[in-house]
Amino acid sequence: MTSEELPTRDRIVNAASDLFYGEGIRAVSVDAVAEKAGVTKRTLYYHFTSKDELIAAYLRQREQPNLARLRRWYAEGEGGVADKTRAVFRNLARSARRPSWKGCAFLRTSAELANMPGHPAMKIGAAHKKDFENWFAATFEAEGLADAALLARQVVLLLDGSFAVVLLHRDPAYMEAAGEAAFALVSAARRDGVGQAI
Amino acid sequence: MTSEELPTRDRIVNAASDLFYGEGIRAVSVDAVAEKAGVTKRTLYYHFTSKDELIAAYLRQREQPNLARLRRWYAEGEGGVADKTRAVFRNLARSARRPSWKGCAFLRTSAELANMPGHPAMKIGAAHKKDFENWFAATFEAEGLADAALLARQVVLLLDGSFAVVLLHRDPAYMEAAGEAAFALVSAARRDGVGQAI
DNA sequence: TTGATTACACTCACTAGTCGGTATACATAG
DNA sequence: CTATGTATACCGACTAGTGAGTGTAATCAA
Repeated sequence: MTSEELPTRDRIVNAASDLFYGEGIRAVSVDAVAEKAGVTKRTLYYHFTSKDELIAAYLRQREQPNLARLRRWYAEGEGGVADKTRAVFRNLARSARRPSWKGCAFLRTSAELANMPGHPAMKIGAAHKKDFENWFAATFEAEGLADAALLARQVVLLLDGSFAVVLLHRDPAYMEAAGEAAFALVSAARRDGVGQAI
Repeated sequence: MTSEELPTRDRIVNAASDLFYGEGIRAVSVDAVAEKAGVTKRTLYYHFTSKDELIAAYLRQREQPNLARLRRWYAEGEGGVADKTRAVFRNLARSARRPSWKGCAFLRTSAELANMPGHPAMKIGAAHKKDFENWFAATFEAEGLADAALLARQVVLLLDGSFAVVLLHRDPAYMEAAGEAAFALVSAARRDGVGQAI
C-alpha cells in the first residue's frame, strides 16, 4: 500500500478528512472512518477519545496547507496588491471546478455544528479564519493601504461568501465576481492610501 | 394552545423549522419533529412521504418571508441606493445579535447536504439565492447603475459571506464591514453610471 | 515488558420508515 | 331516515438497521 508507512494516527486523520469533507461530519460514522483507514474501531478509539476529537484533528490538519496555498496564490499573482488579491479568487475558482470540491471544510463544519458554539471544531475554525484575516491585514498594511484591517475583513467576507454561494450554485463564476469586488476595494484603498497617485 | 387552530401540516412544518434551523438537519430526528408538533410520527408520514420532503417544506416556508424582509429593510433605508443597500446589512447585523440566530437556513442546509447536489433542498436554496440576486439586479438596474448584474452578485456574495463568517465568529461587526464594502461598490457604480456626478 | 494493535461481541440509545387499525365526516342507495 | 361506502386525518406499536462508545482477551514488535 502506498500509505502503509504512515503512522496509524495519521492514516486515521487522512481517512476522516476524506470522508468528513466529502460527505459531511454527521453523515459519516466512526466505523466508516476506521474502515477507510484500514484499522479497527478499537484502534481508532485508542488514538482519539471521541468523534469530536477526531473532528478537531481533521480541521487542524487542514489549517497549515490552507494558509500555505493562500500565500502561494497571492505570491504567484502578477501585478500589484489588488491584482494579487484577485489572483487568489481566480485560483480558488479553478480549484472549485474539481468535482471533489465541496466548499470550505471550516465553514461547512461550522454550519453543521452551529448549535454547539463551544465545540472545539468551532474554535479551530474561528481561529483559522482569523489567521486568514490577519494575514491579509498584515499584507495590506505592509503595502501602506488605508484601513488595512477593514479591507482584510472585506476580502475574507468575499472569500467566504464565494465558498458558500458556489457550494449552492456550483458555479465558480461567482468567485470571479468576488475577485473583481476585492480588486475594486483594494484598488480604492490604494488610491486613498499613503502617497499613492490620484 | 396558541397554535392549536393551525392545520396539522403547518404545525409540523413549524416544528421542523424550529428544530432544523436551531439544531441542524441531520441532528434532528423525525421523531423529534413529530413530538414538537404534538403529532405522532405516523401522522407526520401521512403528510410527508420522507424526511427529505419535510426538509424541502421547511426551506420553502422560509423563502417568501426572507425576501419580504430584504425588501422592507432596503425600502426603509435612508438615502440613495448605496445607503439603502448598506441598511440591509445593518439590519442583518441587528438580527444576528439575537441568540437564536444561527445563520442562513439555506446556506447551512446546503453545507449539510453538499454531498447530494440533486437534493430538492439544494434546488430550493439555489433558486432562493437567485431570487435575491435578481431582486438586487433589477433594483440596481432601475437606478441606472453600471454593471447592475455583476454588482448584484457582489452584494449577494457579501451577504452570504456575512452569514458564514458571523456564524463562526459570532461577531455581527463583520456584517457592518460587509455593508461598508457593499456601500463602496454601489457608490463606485453610481459614479460610473448613467449621468451621475464625478 | 510495554505500547500498539486486532478480533469481536456487546450495550443502549436512537433512526427512518411501516403495519394495521380507528374516528369522523359526508356522501349516496335502499 | 337508516345503511353502506369512501375519503381524510390520525395513532400506538413495530421493524430492521445504525449510532457512538466499551470490555476483554489475544497478538505483535521493540
